[in-house]
Amino acid sequence: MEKQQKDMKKRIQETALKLFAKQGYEKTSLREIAERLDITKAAIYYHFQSKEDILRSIAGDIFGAMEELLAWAESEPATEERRREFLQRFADLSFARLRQFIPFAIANLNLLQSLQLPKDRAKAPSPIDRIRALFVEPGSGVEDEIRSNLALMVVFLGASRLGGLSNVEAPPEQIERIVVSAAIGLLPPSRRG
Amino acid sequence: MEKQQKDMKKRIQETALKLFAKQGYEKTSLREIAERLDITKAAIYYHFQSKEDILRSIAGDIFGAMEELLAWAESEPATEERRREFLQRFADLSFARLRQFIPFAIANLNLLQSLQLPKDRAKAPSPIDRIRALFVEPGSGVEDEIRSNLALMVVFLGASRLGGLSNVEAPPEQIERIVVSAAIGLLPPSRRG
Amino acid sequence: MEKQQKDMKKRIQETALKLFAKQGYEKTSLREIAERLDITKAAIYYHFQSKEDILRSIAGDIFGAMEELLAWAESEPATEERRREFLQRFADLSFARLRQFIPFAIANLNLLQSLQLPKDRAKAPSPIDRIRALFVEPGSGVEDEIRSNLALMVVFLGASRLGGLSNVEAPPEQIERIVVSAAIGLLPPSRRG
Amino acid sequence: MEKQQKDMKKRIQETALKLFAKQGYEKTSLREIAERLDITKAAIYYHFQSKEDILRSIAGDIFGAMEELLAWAESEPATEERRREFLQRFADLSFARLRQFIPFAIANLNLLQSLQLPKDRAKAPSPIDRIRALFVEPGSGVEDEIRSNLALMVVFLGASRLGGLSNVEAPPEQIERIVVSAAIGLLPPSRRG
DNA sequence: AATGAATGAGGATTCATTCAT
DNA sequence: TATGAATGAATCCTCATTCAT
Repeated sequence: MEKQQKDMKKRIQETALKLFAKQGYEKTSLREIAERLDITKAAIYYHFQSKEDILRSIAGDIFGAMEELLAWAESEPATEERRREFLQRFADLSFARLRQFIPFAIANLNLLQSLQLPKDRAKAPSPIDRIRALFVEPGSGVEDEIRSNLALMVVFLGASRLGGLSNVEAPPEQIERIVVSAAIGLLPPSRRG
Repeated sequence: MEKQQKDMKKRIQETALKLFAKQGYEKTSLREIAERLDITKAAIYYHFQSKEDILRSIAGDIFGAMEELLAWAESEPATEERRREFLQRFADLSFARLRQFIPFAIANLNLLQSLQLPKDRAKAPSPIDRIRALFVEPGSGVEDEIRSNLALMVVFLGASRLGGLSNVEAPPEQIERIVVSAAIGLLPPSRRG
Repeated sequence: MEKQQKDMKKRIQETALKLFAKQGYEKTSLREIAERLDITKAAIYYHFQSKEDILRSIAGDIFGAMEELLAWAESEPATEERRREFLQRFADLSFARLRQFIPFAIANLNLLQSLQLPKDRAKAPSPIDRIRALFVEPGSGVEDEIRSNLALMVVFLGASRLGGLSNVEAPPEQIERIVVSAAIGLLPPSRRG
Repeated sequence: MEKQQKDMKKRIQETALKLFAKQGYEKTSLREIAERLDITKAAIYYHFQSKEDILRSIAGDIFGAMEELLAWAESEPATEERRREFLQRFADLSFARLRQFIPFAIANLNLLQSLQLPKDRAKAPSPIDRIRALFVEPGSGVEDEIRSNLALMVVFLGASRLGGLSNVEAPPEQIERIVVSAAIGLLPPSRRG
């Protein structure tokens, strides 16, 4: 048998994410996922406790990667350099591993936020709050805050190919370069130099 | 009867949009809409032919406003000035009338694209293509295209308060000003002067 | 049309009770109920919110009758006479209206107890406690309590034809007479006369 | 392996009976039983052929004890004394070994009756019929029959703590004594003396 | 301008059971 | 003496939709 195919569990996650991203979480039925994998719905339930559990497991992986990135950033001194480096790494992560996940995340922000994460993360500050803390210093104004947010969203959007971006024909590396530089350009002026 | 309350039809649209935006199109059932309005599901079917028809009617209104804006832009000469003015008007429209609609639109891009629009609009170039045409001149490179797209998305996002923006406390006019200037800053460098 | 058949709602209740009694609540599926009535499962959901809701509505009717009986008993002075009269009325009720319900109730005591009753009854003493209060005076011993309980159960069982009783061939009135006299015989000796 | 813990088979039976009695046969899933024992569902299938088979094995034990009791009774001459002694032994059995089983049996009479018993018992007269024969002589009337039945049910109920009996606080021996004397009091009058 | 009653298709989920290892 | 992975059938329930009134 030699495990000729990846763990069923992994395959379910992948198929689910693909479908969730394409047509939305609600519109994707377990039947559909099962059919694609040529297994039964019940087989899915052997590996996951519920539909939401599939989602949770996917999100968990990604939040894990994000966690790493944040841990790194928070261990660095809060220089301008760090902000740029963070944007760059965030872009690397987004372009490399989150392509599929981001459109889904954007289309399902509420859903993701309502997801009960495994215990310990329950009361910690949300990733979004921690990211904000990286960019917004106490005392910096509304403008700084908004621009930082937009910078991050631009990276996110760039990676997801949303908006008109799905039609742009160019190698991902080039797109990433352009997007990152646009994002850096959005950072609060006073911070750029 | 004296029309003592707004047209039921309008009220259905409004309630539907509110719910679609908050919890998604799929997750919103006609029962829920009907209950909020204290009418029966069947009553909804008196006013609309289907659930999708409600959505179409909402999107139609908005696409109408967009159509106007595009018509204006396309009648102007293609100067740098036009681009900025367009961004500004686009922002005005977004902040004033699309607040509710945008998060919904972002979360349901596929759905909206699959929407059969009333006849004549079927084959015309999509709004997105027309907007692109406003910003991207033949011969301008990938960078121009991406930056223009990002600029528009930034306005969109700013209006929708997505990402961390929902926490920013500031009057909408201020937010709009900041967002527009950020968006203009994103426009291809060669175009700014 | 002339309403040639009883309210669908009533018919569902009746069919459900019949099946619940015969084969148990869990083992009775809505499909089965629907098939017997030649309607769809969804039609049941038009009339009831859930399977449990059907049960609740049935139990509600019966608890209502019981409530009346208890209200009467509690308004009478606590004489020996009242106890006998209560047993008799309880038997009348049981034999006349609860035949179907009792076997079901016995087989599903836990279920019925777990049933959330409509608000106001939530914290009031349970019917069982109130019945006990009718029979057991403070200070009366364990024996009195047990015998009273048994007396009531005997009426209950008699009405339900449980045990070997289903094979007895005799008119219900005769059975009731015998059962009631047996029940009265069970009452604590000191109380009998 | 040294049998360091009771036979798994026994443990499954015990756990199953406990759950069957508490929540009903249908509502108890093999998963639940397995989880309690910290084994897999499949392990249960190693010991039993089916869910029903577990039940059969439990009931078999109990029917075995009942069989013994009946065999004894049928070998005695049909005196009044025998009836009382039978009631007493029946009570001993019920209080000592059937506590758990009785509520379950009452809640699942139909189920138990439908149980295919191992071969030879298939066509023999049912225990219930044999008990009846102990109490009801040919020619005795309806009243005798009903009273005998009620007497047996009272013992049964007493042992099961059904009805309001679960609240009575007294040592089991005392309860048994009271119940048995109540049951004897129920026997047909002509038989008592 | 609306309702009451119903339907058919499909949703997520659970279950008893099987079988190769 | 068990387990891991899976299945098929059934469960309760919800939905968009219809139609006679």
